Formats: sequence, structure tokens, C-alpha cells
Amino acid sequence: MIDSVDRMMRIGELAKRAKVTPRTVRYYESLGLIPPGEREGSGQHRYPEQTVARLQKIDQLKALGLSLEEIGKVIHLYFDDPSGKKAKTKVLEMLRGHLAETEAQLISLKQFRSEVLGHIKRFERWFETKA
Amino acid sequence: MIDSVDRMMRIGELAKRAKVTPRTVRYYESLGLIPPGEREGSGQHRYPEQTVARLQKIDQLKALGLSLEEIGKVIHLYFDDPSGKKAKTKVLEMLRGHLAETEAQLISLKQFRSEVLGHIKRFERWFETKA
DNA sequence: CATGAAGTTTACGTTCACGTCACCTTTTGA
DNA sequence: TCAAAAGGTGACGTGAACGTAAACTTCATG
Repeated sequence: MIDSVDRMMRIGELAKRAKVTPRTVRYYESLGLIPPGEREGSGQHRYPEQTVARLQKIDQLKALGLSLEEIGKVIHLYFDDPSGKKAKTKVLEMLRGHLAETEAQLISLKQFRSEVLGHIKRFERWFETKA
Repeated sequence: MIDSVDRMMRIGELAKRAKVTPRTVRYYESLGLIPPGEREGSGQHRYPEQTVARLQKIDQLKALGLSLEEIGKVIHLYFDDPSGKKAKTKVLEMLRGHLAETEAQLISLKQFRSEVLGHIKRFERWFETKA
């Protein structure tokens, strides 16, 4: 347990495991999306296991169409273990807001889908009348 | 008929009629999306009536979500092939591609929604056990 | 201990679809 | 005729998310 808890890795391994490039890791770190890797005096960073999951979560959120800036506003909710009622209340608030945004996105995405489908159907009808 | 056939206009009029800016006209021309306006020795361009329709068609395709690069691959079909069948077939292909992306996004967005709902429920349970 | 792989910082390059000067030439209208 | 309006060209700006090169330091291995 002790080993698995404080096993640290350097940027190359972290990047490979999260399927991103070291450049991306540094970029995200500069944006504060992932916690700064501890420096071992030598200047090299050391990252904990958890950071892999964090990078993967960022990737998931990106796939949802969120910008890195938007991700920055919510990513900590996934990894900070908030203590105290105030903190949790606030997290809950933010989650609800996040959910609302997600619902809104769902709606507009469905809207967009039906538009595209409409275009396709018009094309299909056009082909029928011509065939 | 003769008049309407070779009535030529300068970039300002063209732009106004197509509801774009002269900058956009030049940009599209540089990309080959519209045929180069004839130069009258003075260096000024003269565009035929048809170019208005071409700009409008570009706008329509943009509204469908096609990039200017994608539009470049099909726009000539609308004006070379009078039936427009080839063009529409190709646009249809592209739209299907876009639709596939949209569907994929919808799926992951729904997944994400249920994750967020899970978080909220966990918080609610936490509040219940504490209240 | 020597070397090559890996890591660090700095900083410019890239894509998209134009906007916005700047500076010069041509056209138009009173 | 002469100033204002319009046009032409070149080049830099925008914003997001990194890629890539350069020049140097540190790590790991035979």
C-alpha cells in the first residue's frame, strides 16, 4: 500500500500512461489543470499515480466539447476531497450548474442533429424525384 | 439578356449583395472558392452576377457546418455541373460524416450527464447521513 | 565514466476565418 | 478639378491547444 501510494513518475511515463505528450502535460500544468509535479532539487518533476486519472478525465471532458478554460473550472471537483459542509455545499452548487450546462448542451446538440438530418432528408427526397 | 449577362460589378457591390465583406471576398478568391475577378488594367476586379450566387452557396454550405476547405472540394460542382447532382452527392457524404460526429458527442454527453448525476446523488446521501 | 535518452525553459510556428491597420492608386460626384 | 469614397496589397492580430526546435542539464545504463 505504502509503495503504491507514493510511487512517483517522471513526465515521460506520465504522458505515455495518459496517452498525451509531455508538451501537453506541461501545458496543462501551466494552466493549473493538473497540480504541479514536485521538483526533486534537480529540477525534474515527479507526478503521482492520480495525475494519470486526472489527465484522462481532462480528455473525457474535452471530448464533451469543453474548453480547457471550462475544464479548469470543474476539474478540481473530481479530485479534491472537500472537507467541511460549506465546501461540499458549494461543490454541490457547482455540480448543479454543471449539470444545467450539460442539459443545455444536450438540447442544442439534439437541435443540431435534427437540422443535419433535415438536410439529409431533403437531399434524399431530391434524389427520389430525380431518379 | 445581353446586359444581364455581362453586367459586371466591383468588389464593394458584390460584397454587399452577398452580405459579406470585401475582405471575405478577397479571402475566398485567394482560396479559389470563387473565380478570380477580371482585372481591367487599372487593377480593379470585376465580378459577374453569378459570383453573388456563388458566395451565397458558400454561405449555405458553411451553415451546414462545412469548413471552407470542404466547401472548396464541392463548390465547383455546383457551377460546373448544371444538374448539381454530383455536388449534392458529395455534400451528402460530408453531412453524413458530420452527423456521425454529432451522434458520438451526444452519446458521450449523455454518459457525462449520468456521471454528474451520480456525483450529486452521492452528495445528497452525504447530507442525509449528516443531517 | 561515458553516452544517449529523457527532462527543462524559452520562444516561435500552426490552423481557421477572417478583422484591422497602413499606405498607395483608382474611381466617382459636386 | 479636386476631395472623398472605394479598391488593391501586404502584413500583423485573434484565440485555442498544442507542435517543434534550440540549447542546456540530469538520469540511467553498459
